[in-house]
Amino acid sequence: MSSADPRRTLTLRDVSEASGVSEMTVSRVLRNRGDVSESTRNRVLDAARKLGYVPNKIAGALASQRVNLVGVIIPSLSNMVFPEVLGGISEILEDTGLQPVVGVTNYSPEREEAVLYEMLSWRPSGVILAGLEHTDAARAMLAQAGVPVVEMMDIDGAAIDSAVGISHRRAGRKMAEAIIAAGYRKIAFLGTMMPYDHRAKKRLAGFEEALAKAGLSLIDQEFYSGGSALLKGREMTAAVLERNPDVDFLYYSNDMIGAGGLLYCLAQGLDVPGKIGLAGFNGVELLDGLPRRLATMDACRREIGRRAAEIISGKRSTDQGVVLGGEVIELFPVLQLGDTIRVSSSS
Amino acid sequence: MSSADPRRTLTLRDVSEASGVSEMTVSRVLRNRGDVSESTRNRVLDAARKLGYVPNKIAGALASQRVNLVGVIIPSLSNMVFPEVLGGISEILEDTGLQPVVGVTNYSPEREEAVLYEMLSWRPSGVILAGLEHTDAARAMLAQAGVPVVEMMDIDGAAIDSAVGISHRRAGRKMAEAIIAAGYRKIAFLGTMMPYDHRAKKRLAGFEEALAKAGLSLIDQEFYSGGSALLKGREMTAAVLERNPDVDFLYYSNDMIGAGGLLYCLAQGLDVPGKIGLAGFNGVELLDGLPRRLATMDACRREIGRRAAEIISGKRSTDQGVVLGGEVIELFPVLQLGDTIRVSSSS
DNA sequence: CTTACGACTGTTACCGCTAACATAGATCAC
DNA sequence: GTGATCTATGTTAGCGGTAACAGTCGTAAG
Repeated sequence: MSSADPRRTLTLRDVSEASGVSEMTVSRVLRNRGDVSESTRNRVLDAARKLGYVPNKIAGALASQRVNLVGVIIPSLSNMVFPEVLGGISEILEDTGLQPVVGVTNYSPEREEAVLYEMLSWRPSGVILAGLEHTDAARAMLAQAGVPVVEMMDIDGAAIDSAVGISHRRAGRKMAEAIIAAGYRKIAFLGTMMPYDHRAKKRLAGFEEALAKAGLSLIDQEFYSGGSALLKGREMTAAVLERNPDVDFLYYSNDMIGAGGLLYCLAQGLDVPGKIGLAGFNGVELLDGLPRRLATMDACRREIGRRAAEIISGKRSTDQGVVLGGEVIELFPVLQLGDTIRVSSSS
Repeated sequence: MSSADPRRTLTLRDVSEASGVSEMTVSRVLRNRGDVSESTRNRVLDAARKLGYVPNKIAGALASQRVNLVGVIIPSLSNMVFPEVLGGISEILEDTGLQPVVGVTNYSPEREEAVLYEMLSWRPSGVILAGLEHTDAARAMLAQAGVPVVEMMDIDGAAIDSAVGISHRRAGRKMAEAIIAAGYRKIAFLGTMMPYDHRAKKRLAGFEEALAKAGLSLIDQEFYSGGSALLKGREMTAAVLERNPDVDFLYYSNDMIGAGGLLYCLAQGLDVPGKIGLAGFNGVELLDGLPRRLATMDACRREIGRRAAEIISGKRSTDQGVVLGGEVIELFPVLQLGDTIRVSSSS
């Protein structure tokens, strides 16, 4: 029928011609906005379906100045914690018409800045990112963007707009207190070497703070980067035990290396938690399948995602272009003793 | 200075006024296109930086009819295999100016269709999705889209355009052959219940096919869904062993449940691989940290992502609007016997 | 019968940017 | 000196939709 190139991509005009109404009416039907008679609606819908028309959101967004995208920027996909946060975000966004768009930074501030720039250039309705530490340029962009911004996972610091997370400093402190209360005294820390894992750093700071208050300090530390975390956990644990045969507690910066350490200790026939205790961080699902439950602290990952998404979807910039003030939500991680911290102390 | 609302979002015009040249020249500078004198360039760049201008890609894309986005649609983020594929995709796309946009379907064909529709409405330069099975509507959209489409992970079936992956049927067959050759005879299968995990289904089909050829058949099957895969692996293994104390091989549909099963068998003091053998699928990094290496088959995940991205970035629709024909790339997974299949058979 | 109003559809003017073409000097060969 | 060729910049006309407003009927109210 139509003499045009059949492979050219369709526009509203094609649907409008096919159904004999104006483009505007087609637009209204497709967006369910405004009054359109039942018969017209059906005619348009039929034509659109028959042609296989897919609306062009680029044009739509430009004209309406509205974009249903939310930028989500996270450091990594490969450690199970961020996918879970994403799950929480998606869950809430699902019935708001908003759509998350994910960017990954690999823990690099420069990449974060680049990803953010790219995202803002699509004029999203909001931005969610991990952590409070960003380059100056990134902070400036976020402050200028004119859309709600949520920094998540961490609240130990100053937020640009809103923030949802836990205090990692406090988490580290709590864990240290529990360990000390259980009577452990020769404590080592095993963690990632990544210079930009600020949250792990804060946990360690809080941990050492609590140790100091009890007159203790770490007797050893071991760091890694890259590779299979489970394997690294084994290797680091072996190294620490060799250097310090009398160590009585191993605090890991994440559950994965903690799990590796646990498997190693069990294989060595060590008395866990009697002679040596272990603890990780995050509360990952994987721990459920281990021979023994590793002590950990749930990081409220899903809940953090949910709250962040709620803030984004709830916030509205007013007609004045002013965005309502940000809020900071602190969540409290629960300490799970598991089977790797002995129950009552001698002292 | 400028009397306009300072919170209004900036446009090219703002930069143009601030630097005293036309919008077109600013546009040229910001995109590095066309000849612009060094002095003008610097003036514009300065102004843009000072104002904190972020280009509006929505307008740019509409005007230029070019979008630097590639839609990537995967079933899940929570099992480590797709993040790795994404890694391969990003690696290649990084220096092409193309940007992946990820959508997750949770193994639901309807969600896949919805996610695809949403993505196509942003007119991406290409689409990468997992598997060959899609709703009719989804296939129609992809065929109509006028951009390169790559279906990845699987090649047992008909591709819409291009495809990169392995033959899961063959993978299952190979594993069965190796198991039979090692002398195991009472073989059970443990896997996911998801009705839409077509690839696991194909592996099982190939597996049973090879068993049949050897005059064997599965003596038991066990399925699960949801929860911690590691834990499910333990539980399913316990169930199978209880029902069939004489089973001598456990074939798992993925490494995670396989790992759980392995931990369980070791904890029970079973003779692995002497009395009972185990195998998984995927070749996930986590296996490196286990007390014993689980037999598995590497699914070429990163390589699949790379190849898919290469196809997308290399392909160009000609001026005729015709897209060059699709290609199908088969990759061959490597069988890794590990420590859970005994080396030489008695027969 | 007129006025008013609601239901439905169309017209117009952009959204912010870029392709394509136009223009103004400057340089250059002959 | 004249036209050809560059280089550097500006002008115009959309890209494919949508907001806002402007009709056009048919009908209820006065």
